[in-house]
Amino acid sequence: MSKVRLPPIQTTARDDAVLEALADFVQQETLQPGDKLPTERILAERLRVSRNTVREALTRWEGLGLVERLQGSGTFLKAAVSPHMLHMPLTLAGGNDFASLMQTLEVRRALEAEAVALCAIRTGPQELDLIHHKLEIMEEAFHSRAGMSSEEDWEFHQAIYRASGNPLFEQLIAAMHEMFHRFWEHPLGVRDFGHASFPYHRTIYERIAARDAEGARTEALKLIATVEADLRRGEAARNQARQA
Amino acid sequence: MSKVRLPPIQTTARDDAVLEALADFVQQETLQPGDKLPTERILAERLRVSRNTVREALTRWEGLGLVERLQGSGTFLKAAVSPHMLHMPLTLAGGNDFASLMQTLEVRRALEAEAVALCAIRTGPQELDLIHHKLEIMEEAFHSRAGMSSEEDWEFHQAIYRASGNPLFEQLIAAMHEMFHRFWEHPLGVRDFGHASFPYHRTIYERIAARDAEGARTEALKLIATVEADLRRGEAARNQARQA
DNA sequence: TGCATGTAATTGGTTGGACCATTGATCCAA
DNA sequence: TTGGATCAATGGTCCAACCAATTACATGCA
Repeated sequence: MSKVRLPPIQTTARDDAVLEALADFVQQETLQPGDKLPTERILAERLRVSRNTVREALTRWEGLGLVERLQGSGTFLKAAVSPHMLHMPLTLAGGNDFASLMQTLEVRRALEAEAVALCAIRTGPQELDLIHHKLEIMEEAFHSRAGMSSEEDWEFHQAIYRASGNPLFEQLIAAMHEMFHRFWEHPLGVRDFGHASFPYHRTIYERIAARDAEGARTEALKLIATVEADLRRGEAARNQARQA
Repeated sequence: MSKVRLPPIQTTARDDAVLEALADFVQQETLQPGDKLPTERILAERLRVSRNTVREALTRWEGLGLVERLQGSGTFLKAAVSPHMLHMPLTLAGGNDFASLMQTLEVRRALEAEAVALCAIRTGPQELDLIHHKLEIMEEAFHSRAGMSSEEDWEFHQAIYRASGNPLFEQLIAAMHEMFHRFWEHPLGVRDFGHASFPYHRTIYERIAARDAEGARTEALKLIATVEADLRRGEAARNQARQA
């Protein structure tokens, strides 16, 4: 038995081929996120494959978040796609308990501190303006609605991640955020959550604007610390209620 | 126009429902990675859906790396699946190998530093022994094979992540590691890669053993810095070669 | 008996065609 | 102009058959 690995023959890989062809097509047409791509029926005809095969390929892209399918309207590009893209599926065991949230928060602390520091180093003037804009929106929402500004809060942070120059940070923290919120939608006790973190948004922005990476990192750590304290406070209250 | 967000009605979500049912099934049967799951035809019959729908659902799981399909033999579980799991595909814009690697490295710097610090705080004596053991294996491999100790190196780091008390770190960095290696299999020029990082493994261990979280973090940052330098060196050499 | 070979059953992969559900555009009437 | 009805386009589902790879089994030869 020789150990030569003869032609790793490509017997069947129809949908892989379809995806490859589609990636090429997207690049040739220079399609941007949000653009609509051809109908499944048209793709099937053009590529000389069954519509079902096209659907399996698109399903894979949909699962990877590269594409969004809207019944009745069409299929739309959701993220930039290049032929040589790397996909790294990440599965996080999401528990709905205190421990899981603390774990996600630990990861977020690591990522947020680094992202903020990188942002302070790399961000350009227009990105800085955007961050400032998001900050003011958030502060206004905070004052007018007395503390409930989670959506605006999130957009502020996202603007920072985007300005960090590394898209991985945004993707990763978005995952953390989603897991966090799946828990948070059912308000489990902590009132005024995020209230304590409010002032640090502005200090973070100021350190970034001053190009002070380490200062920004320090402020980000303070912010995470307040969230962590909120979380512990909620857990303690829940334990106490359980004993009563 | 009121801004109430009415129920995001769930009109059709057949394949989502299929995946949910499948996740439940996997958990009830306590299927482990490697186990075979029911035939597509059987699933279709049991769930009262078309085989086609089952396939679309499985295709999504396959894309996320949760499942492996082998024509002729069956579909096999590839990773642990629990109903409330978060599957997050990360997409890294390929094309420029160097830039992608640097991005993963930035994330790794953030995570590694935090994991090492947490490890210094939380690790128990037996976990510490394991880390020490892995360290010695790595050092011996390094000396006997003159620098090629990537596998043992990785196991050393893994032992640290496990001792950090937060499984998220291991999962995240494992994903980074895999992506890193996908590039590295094609040796792109840098000889003695990882050579410079060698001494810091022991210093990291020493700081952990001394329960010195900040010291451990500092040493971890030094280690990542050497890897980064190696990377830059390789890139510079490649650019120079291109110009010649 | 033991092993090889061929045959059948199993299982994922593909096809073509039909119909349903949602969306958006178009047209018509009040 | 506006409101509603109609219709075409498009993704979602279903069915039934067949292809391709794998596995299990039977058959037969040494």
